[in-house]
Amino acid sequence: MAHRPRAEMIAETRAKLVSAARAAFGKVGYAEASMDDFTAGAGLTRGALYHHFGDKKGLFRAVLGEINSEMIVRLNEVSRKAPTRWQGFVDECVAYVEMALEPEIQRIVLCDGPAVLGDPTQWPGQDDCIRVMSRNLQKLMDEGTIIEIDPVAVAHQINGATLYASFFIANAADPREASRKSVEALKLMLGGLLSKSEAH
Amino acid sequence: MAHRPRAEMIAETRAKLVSAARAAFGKVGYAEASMDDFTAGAGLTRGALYHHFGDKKGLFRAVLGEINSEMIVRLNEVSRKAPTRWQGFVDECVAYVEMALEPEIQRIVLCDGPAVLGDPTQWPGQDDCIRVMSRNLQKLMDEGTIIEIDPVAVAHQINGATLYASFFIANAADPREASRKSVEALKLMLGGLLSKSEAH
DNA sequence: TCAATTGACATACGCGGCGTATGCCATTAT
DNA sequence: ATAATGGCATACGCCGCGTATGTCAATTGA
Repeated sequence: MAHRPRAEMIAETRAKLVSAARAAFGKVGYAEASMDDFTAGAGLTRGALYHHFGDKKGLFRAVLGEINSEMIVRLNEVSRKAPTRWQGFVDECVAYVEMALEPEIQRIVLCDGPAVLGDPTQWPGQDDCIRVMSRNLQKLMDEGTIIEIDPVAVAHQINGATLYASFFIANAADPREASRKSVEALKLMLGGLLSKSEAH
Repeated sequence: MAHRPRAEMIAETRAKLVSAARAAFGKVGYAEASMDDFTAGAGLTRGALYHHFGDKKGLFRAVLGEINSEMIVRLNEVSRKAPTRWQGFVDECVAYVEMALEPEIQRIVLCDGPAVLGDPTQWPGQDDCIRVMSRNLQKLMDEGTIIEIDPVAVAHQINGATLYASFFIANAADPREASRKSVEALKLMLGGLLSKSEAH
């Protein structure tokens, strides 16, 4: 029988490592995740890990990249469906809050991410969420929907606001109610960006 | 000569540990800070640390408590000086952004804090910043300055927004300019909370 | 077809950091 | 003055990380 081409085997190994690490990081957090443990769980050893990713941080970066890509896809999906650009933007923000509620995303991207890799806005090519948001803000500005303002600065603040909104929701006694209130508050504050002619 | 009363010596030891840990955590981060190293730097050993704080996390909590108290004092100072309640509130938010720019606060409170202790909104008695902000929002609502909305939900989002604003500023090529833009954006979004009669 | 070479991955080793168990000495209590 | 408390140091073992080294399959070239 013909063995699988080598490249496929390698890709599979990398995928197994990323997958196992993602599960471990999401479950017990970066610091508590033992490389020996989760590589063994994937039928491998730390040898493979160091070979492909250099160190624990490198693997973490790879996991982060994977999750980030998935988030981008979902965000684009949301804004694509909206009737207006502004509505799409608001929906994206709300969707971001909802995603940040998922334990894996919250733990890996939002809690451990900054501690392990530092300032999230500096992650190489992985701060796509902020970039996507900035672009949308720029377009909204061009068409006169919102006030002239630095889109990148705004995007960062919205990013932070949604993150902490999700913290709030996740630990509320009544998450559903907390979510309602948070989305309401978020929309209010986003409304502050609208130009006077657009404000309702 | 009469030896200092024992209680004083103990308080001094605790203070030395907190101070040394704070410096180490602020400089190299929680994970990289070696307990052996910074206790030795304070003329002590890990024995004292475990005796007083139980473990590394316990000491971290103490450091966080100290920093938090200082932040509260500074925030109150700011809002006390403002001519109107609304102005005081806005000033507080801006001051929070500025504090979050200080490396020690950014590293310990904002980066490592969530990773080590989890969701910041759940820190026992240490989420005072959010509580202070919530109270102010409630008062603003009572006097009709801002729209009726859940103050705690809003406070969390503002907290997150200011934090990420400071990330943005800290790494900008021109921090001063980035700060200007961020404050401008922040004020805009806060403006979304104003009731129609108050909006300008 | 058969070396020679590359590279994917495992194994083996040492180091440092953490937590605990234990011991010592000064202060306080009786 | 002796007993008892407790603040803090010392000593030990474990575990996790990173590196150096080894092995074997897959590719390459003549």
